[in-house]
Amino acid sequence: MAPRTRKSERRTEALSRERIIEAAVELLDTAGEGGLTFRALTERLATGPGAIYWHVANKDELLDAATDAVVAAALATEPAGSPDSPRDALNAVALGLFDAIDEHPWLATQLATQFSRGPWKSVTPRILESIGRQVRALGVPERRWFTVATVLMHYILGAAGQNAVNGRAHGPGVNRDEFLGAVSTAWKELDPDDYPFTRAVADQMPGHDDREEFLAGIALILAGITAVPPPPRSHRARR
Amino acid sequence: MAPRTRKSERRTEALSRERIIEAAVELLDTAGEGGLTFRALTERLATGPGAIYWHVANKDELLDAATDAVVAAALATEPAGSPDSPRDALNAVALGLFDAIDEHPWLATQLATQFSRGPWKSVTPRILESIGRQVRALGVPERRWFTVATVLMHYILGAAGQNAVNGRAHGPGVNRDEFLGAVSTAWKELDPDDYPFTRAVADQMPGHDDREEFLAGIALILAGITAVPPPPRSHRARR
DNA sequence: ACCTGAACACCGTTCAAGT
DNA sequence: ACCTGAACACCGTTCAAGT
Repeated sequence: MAPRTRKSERRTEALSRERIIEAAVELLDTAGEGGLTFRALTERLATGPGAIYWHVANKDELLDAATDAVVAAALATEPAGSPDSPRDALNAVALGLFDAIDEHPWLATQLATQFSRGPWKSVTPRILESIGRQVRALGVPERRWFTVATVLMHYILGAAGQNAVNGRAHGPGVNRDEFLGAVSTAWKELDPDDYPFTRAVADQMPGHDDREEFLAGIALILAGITAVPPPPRSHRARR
Repeated sequence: MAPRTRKSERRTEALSRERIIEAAVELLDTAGEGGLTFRALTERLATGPGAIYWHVANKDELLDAATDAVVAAALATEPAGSPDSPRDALNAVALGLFDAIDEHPWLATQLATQFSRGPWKSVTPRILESIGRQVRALGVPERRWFTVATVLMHYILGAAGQNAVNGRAHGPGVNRDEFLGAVSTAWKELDPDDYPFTRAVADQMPGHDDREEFLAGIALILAGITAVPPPPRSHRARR
């Protein structure tokens, strides 16, 4: 609501890559992905496009940098808490990303496209490392590290992105519950022959808590880890 | 290589929504996401922009339609095979999506953005239904259908998207193995203190088969399903 | 070294006009 | 009903020129 920088204000700080990235994040947060343009950026920073291009190669690099900055901040806040168990630590990492994507919905699309742009640059190792450390701490055999960390990463980013969509108002005056209710209703109107599963699931969807559901997915994956550890020997007479 | 339609050719078929979507998919396949423009489309269809807008609301709707068409085709090809076990059927669905995204790399980004656009329209129920039917067939309790199907969906789409990135040549004359090798090398140059896990994983990454690794992730998730059947009641004496 | 701002090529979309 | 194509507003990017 409170305008931070107005066009008439004189720029006090010198232009820098950091300030440009900061302004880019603000624009993305307030105006969405379409809101980040070089015109809006020049106005906010009280400068010309040429000045921005001196600090940043192009728009793609700026988007990558904005994404990386937000993800880095989200992952940096977690080690402050108590170490607890690896499970708790993993949940903390996951919820950190969950909240970051919830606060910055453009992150979801951006992470997906960044995976395909600077293929495995900066942000991917960052996320993989945070998740992977807990995977290692959980005692997963090294041979499975990549698979487990990858499954967790894709689920976390995908589910968090979906949640962020649900959280945003779609149309004026539409809140989260109304939105989920509308989706549920739409699903129940699908063809019973073509969509029996989706219709059945539509009933239980709007009811549950989002974070709880999110963590349930992680718990499910972790259950798979502990269930299959050394499959070769040990006949394990359960049931 | 062989140009299907040249500018001088007279358009024989009448313009239709289907032909426009078809041309859009071809452009996306050959020229990537940036290759789909209304100018390229008008040239290929030998018409003007106004004609396209008569059949399609705007570019977003066209992208949604192209995505939906390709996904529908990918999911339609699987029931032809043998029913086998639900596990095999689920693998078939997953590989169908895997291959579709591999053939049409723009699908990965497009699916991510479509999740946030027409929030849960057309393509999401389609994918969820195909996966969900096998989840149901696997005997998962109904209360968990949503969680399990969601975990599977996000993993499948995320991992397939990542694979598609790896498959495309990045730069001239760079093939898949060279690319993965380069990523592995880049990871091993990361700071040992900040990225121990990622460095450790870099070694095993370029070695494995992609489809095998992809299916290993699904097997991991399925292991979780069968391991945690009914946790609600039962006093859970753990720790 | 850092910034300005006009200019360029290109894009999605509109719309009066045709058939 | 369906199509044409000029026109509009806007975008990312460049670059000669300033300090």
